[in-house]
Amino acid sequence: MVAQFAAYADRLARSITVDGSGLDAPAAPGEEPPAAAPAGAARPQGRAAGGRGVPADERAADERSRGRREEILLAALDVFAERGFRGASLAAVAERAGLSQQGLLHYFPSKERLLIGMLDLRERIDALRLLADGTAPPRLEQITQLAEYNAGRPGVVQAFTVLSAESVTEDHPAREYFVERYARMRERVEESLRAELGDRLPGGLSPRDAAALLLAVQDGAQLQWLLDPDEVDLPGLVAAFARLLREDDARSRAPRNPCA
Amino acid sequence: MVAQFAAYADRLARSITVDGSGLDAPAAPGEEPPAAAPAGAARPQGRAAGGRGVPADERAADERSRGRREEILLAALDVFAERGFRGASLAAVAERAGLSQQGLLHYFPSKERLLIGMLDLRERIDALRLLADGTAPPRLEQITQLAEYNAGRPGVVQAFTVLSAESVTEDHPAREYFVERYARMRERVEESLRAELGDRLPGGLSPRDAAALLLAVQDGAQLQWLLDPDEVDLPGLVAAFARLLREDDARSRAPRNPCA
DNA sequence: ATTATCTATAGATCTATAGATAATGC
DNA sequence: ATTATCTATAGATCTATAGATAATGC
Repeated sequence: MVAQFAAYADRLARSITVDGSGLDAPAAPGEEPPAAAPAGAARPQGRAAGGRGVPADERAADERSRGRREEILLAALDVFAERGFRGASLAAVAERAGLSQQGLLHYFPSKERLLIGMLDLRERIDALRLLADGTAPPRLEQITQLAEYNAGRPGVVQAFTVLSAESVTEDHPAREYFVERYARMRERVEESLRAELGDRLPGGLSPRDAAALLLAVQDGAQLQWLLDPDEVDLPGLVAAFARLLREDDARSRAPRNPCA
Repeated sequence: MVAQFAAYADRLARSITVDGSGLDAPAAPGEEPPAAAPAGAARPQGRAAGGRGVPADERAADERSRGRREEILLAALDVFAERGFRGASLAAVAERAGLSQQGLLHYFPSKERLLIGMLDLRERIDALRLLADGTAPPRLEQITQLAEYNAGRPGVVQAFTVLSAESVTEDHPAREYFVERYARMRERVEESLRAELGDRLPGGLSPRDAAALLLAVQDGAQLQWLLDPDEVDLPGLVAAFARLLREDDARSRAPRNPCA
C-alpha cells in the first residue's frame, strides 16, 4: 500500500514543484505505480532529475535541485512509514530515491534534517490543500472527508501514525514538531466546531474537548485501521463520531418542554 | 516519568512473583523511585535476585529464575517506552536490569523474544487487574477509571503508544500481538456497552462502532497527553467521551412523543 | 565556480554466538 | 548437572566525513 501512495505522491510532488497544483488529480483507481527505481540504477552523473517539462528560467538550477530534493523527501516519507525514523537507514532512503547514501547527504546533511525536511514538505502540501478548500474554517463535513481522503493514502497515514508516536520517545527530532502540530490543530478544530455548532455540544462537551477528541478519534481509528483494514472502517468511524457531535444539535436547540 | 513507573512496576512484579497480589497497592504519591541499578553494578555471580522473602520450596530455582526474568522484562518495558523497540538496544535493557547484555541473552535468546515476553507479562498483569474487578463485563465507568489509572503510569502508556504504532511497520514482531489485542478489546468493549446501554446509542451509533471509537479515543488522547501533559487532560477527555455515549440515554428511552 | 554525484572509510553501534567460570542442588 | 553469569568476538549495520570526478553555467 505504501507503493501505491508513492505513485500518487510522486506525481503530486512533480506538480507542486512545477506550479503548486496537482492536488486535484488524485491517483486513478487501479492505476499501477511506476516501477520503483531499481537499486543501484543511479542516473548518469550530473544529469539532474527534477526538471521534466519545466520551462527553463533564470532559476533553472534551483528548480532542478528542488525537484531532486522533493524526490528524496518522498522516498523518505515512504521509508519512514515502513520502518519508522529510528528503524529507517539513510541507505534505504537513498536507494528508494535512486542515489547513493552519500549523494543523499549532499542534499540533507543529516538524517535529522531529512526528517524535518520531509515534515515541512507535508506541511506545505497540506497547507495547499486547505487553501484549495477556501480560507473559511473547515467545517465538520470537511474534516470527515479528510478521513475518506486519508483512507486512500495509507502511506501518509502510516508515516504520521508511526512518527507521531515515535516522537514521544527520548530526544526524538520530531517531538517539537508534533507538540506544536497538535496544539495548532486543537485550536483550529475548536474554532471550526464553535463556528459550526456553537458553544453547547452534546453531553455538555466543550468545543475545546470536542476538538481534542476529534483528533484523538482520527489518530486512534487510523491505528486500528492500519493494523486491520478489513475489520475497521476508518471514514465510517470518523463520520460516526461527527454524527455524535451533531446528534442533538436540533434537539437541544428546541424548547426544553415541547408540550408546554 | 518513566522512572516513576519503574518504581511501581518493580514492586508490582515482585508481588506477582510471590503471590500474584500487589495490584491493590498503587505507588504512594510522591514516593521516590528506588535508585536505578548503576551501570555495571552486577550482583555477585550465582546470587539470584528474585527470591526476596520467598519461602524456599521444591521449585526454589524456578522461582528465582522467574523473578530475574521479570526484572528484565520490567527493564525492557522501561527502555522500549523510552526508545521504541527498534531504537532500544539489548545492552540498554541489560544495563537497566543490572546485568551484561550476554547475561540478558541467557534469559531471552533474542531481542524479539524479549519483546514478546514483555508483552505477555503485561497481559498477565492486566488479566489479574480485571479479575480483581470481578468477572462481569467492565462497565463504562470502569473503563473511564482506567484512563485515570493510566494517567498515573506514563511509562506503561508510553510503551504501548510507541510499540503499538511501531507495530504497523514492516516485519515488526509485535504486529500480530496488537492486531489480536485490538480485535479482542473491540469485542469485549462492544459487549460491555451493549450490556450497559443497549443497542440504541446516540447518533444511531452501533455498539460495535462505539467500542472502536472508545478505544480510539483512549489511544489518541494518550498520544496528545504524552506530547503535552499540561495541555491535555487524559482522564477528562475519556470521561467526556463516555458522557457523550450516555448522553441521551434517558431521553432516547423516553417515548418518542411525550405529548401524545 | 557551483552543483551533483561517487568511492572510500572512520568510528560507533548492535545482535548474537562461543566458550569459560562459579555457585547451587541433586 | 544445571543455572547464572561473564569475557571475547564475529559479522553486520549505520551515520557522517573526506575527498575525487564530472557536468553545467557564468
